[in-house]
Amino acid sequence: MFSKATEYALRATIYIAQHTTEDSKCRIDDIARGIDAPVSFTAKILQALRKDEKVINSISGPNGGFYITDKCRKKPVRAILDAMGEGEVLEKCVLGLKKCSNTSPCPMHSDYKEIKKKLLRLFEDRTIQDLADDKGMFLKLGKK
Amino acid sequence: MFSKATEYALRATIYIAQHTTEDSKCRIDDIARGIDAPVSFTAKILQALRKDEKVINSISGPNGGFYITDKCRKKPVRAILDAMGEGEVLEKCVLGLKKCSNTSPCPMHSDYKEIKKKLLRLFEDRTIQDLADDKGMFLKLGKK
DNA sequence: ATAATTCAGGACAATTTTGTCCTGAATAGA
DNA sequence: TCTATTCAGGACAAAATTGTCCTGAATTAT
Repeated sequence: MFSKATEYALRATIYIAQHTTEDSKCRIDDIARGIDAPVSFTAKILQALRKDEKVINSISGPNGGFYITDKCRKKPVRAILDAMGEGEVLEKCVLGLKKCSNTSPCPMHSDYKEIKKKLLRLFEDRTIQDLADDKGMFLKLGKK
Repeated sequence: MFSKATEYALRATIYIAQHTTEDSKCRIDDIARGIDAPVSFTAKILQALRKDEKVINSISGPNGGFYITDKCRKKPVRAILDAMGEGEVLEKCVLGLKKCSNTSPCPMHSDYKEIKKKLLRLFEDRTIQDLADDKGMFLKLGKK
């Protein structure tokens, strides 16, 4: 569904929302270990999340690291996708047709439209904090 | 959602189902033009669809080309995904977690599960022929 | 001021995906 | 049989994605 980079971004954001406050931040290597992702690649992804769309924050130096503000916690999960440049995935045609639309539908359009609508709602209604709160019985972000 | 190769595969299969019978086949370059895909890359994809899982057929020589049998027309659209090695896409975790399951769910699992179920149904219930039959008002497979 | 810690950001490398090209095999018709 | 047509399949190339590494800047404490 999403690129690896975006999967890591989703996991990292959840991790950060679960493990930090504005006072107690966490370092890249903790995050990377916590989500089973390569450290340097994670660094690059966290930079993207920190940029304009600003999903997370960071500060350098001792006791520095990444954290997420209360304001950002309230953002929809979709903000992560947008920051990674994959927001469009939720809207494009299954067959990859540029001009597929209600007035010019591909053979899968009408059925797939309903699914996209649900997907969009999933990513737009739920906030980052919602995901962090949802600590099910097992909530291991790692592979194992 | 899917790779470009798989998008082309879906488009190509629909194209073939709409434009050929076992008597009148069509050539790679017609197919490629009809679905707005590069010719040589399309050739490679059509080979994959022709292989074991056999979604389509072909014969060489003059008046040769690609076609699809009645039997293959009845296969679910999912057969195309499987032939392209992307069947798994419909089942994996949004966060990319290997061990995400009902007993060990990620924070998106329960919501996303319902969407995957609908996606699966979409690709398993509808046949290739269904797609070929669905000639809406506008059914242009090309980009424009 | 200096040293230690931690992120920022760019250059680089590996891998995968996407795409091209060429030779050979199969088929049909003259 | 000979030629023209069309697919088969592998080698190769380009581009995108994924991943690594290094230098520098910011911050903290001494």
